Amino acid sequence: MDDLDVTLIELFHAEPRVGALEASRRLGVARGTVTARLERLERSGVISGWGPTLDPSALGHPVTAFLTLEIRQGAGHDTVGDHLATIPEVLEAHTITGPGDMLARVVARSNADLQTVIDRALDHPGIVRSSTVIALATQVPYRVTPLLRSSV
Amino acid sequence: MDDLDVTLIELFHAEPRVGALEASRRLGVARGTVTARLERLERSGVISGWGPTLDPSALGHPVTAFLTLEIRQGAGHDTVGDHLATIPEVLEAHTITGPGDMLARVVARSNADLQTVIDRALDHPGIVRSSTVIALATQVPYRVTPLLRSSV
DNA sequence: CCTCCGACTGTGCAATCTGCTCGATGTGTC
DNA sequence: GACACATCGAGCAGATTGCACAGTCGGAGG
Repeated sequence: MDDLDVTLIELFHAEPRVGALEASRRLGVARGTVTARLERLERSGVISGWGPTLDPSALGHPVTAFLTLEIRQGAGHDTVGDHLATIPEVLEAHTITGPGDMLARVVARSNADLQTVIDRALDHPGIVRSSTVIALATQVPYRVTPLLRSSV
Repeated sequence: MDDLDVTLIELFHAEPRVGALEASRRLGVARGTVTARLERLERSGVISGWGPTLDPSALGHPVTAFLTLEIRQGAGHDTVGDHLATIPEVLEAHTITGPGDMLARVVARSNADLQTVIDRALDHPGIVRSSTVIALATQVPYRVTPLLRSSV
């Protein structure tokens, strides 16, 4: 990860449509270099994919909420995780520090729909308690780019 | 969002490298249709970008934590949000329900580094209290694709 | 029932880009 | 000084893109 890598990623982040040739022109390096750098960045896992970024809001799910789940002693986190994975509205779920807890991000079509989603998420014997917070606004939208510079 | 849109997105999600021509072959539609659909999906915001997906872990920040911040009455969320936005390690931040609270996702190089990041994040007069949970494992990695089918 | 319109198809073409290869140059390491 | 490695600049065949055009089809509206 040197400066060229960062600049390269920033360029593709800003204008994903540019190809290797155009990128090489912008950065003043050879096309082969761009190709090689990208290939290396992908192999090392820094770039994990080029797929389209999807917006749940535009998909009709504008409501975001975070569930904190308390797991019953003895019940594996994995079984709860598997259960959560079957629910499309669960966008991610993590095990977190604390008394056997998990944190899950869910989306829903509306507040009414959120209730349904939560009910479905909590429908597992391993979950003994839960609390929900609803995201009202997004102050900092998800981003990783600023981290690049501090990773050089 | 009909079935073709979903299939199209799923294809590009699975194999981002395929072009419009290859995609049209796979799906058995005309190339122009693929182009038109993608253009429409981007215009409608469902597809918000094609940029490279970055992995904070591979960038040297394998530790993820969630901060819950309690904001002082009268202090705007926005000033706190602006403050958080200046910290590269803050990947996202939301206003949430509850007594004037915010939820932020941060990453760090190590647990020791996390302390530094948290200190920096909390260094704002509008923040009166905070709690931190560390993500130990990821049961459900971030995903949106499953939501597609239920959005048709 | 007929007409219009939008979406899709299939085709063609010029311009462009990609994947691949080659030899040459430059730099840091042992 | 020899060597490994990254980069450069160039070339080439093959594939893809952007664009245009005419024909087909099904639904909406008169």
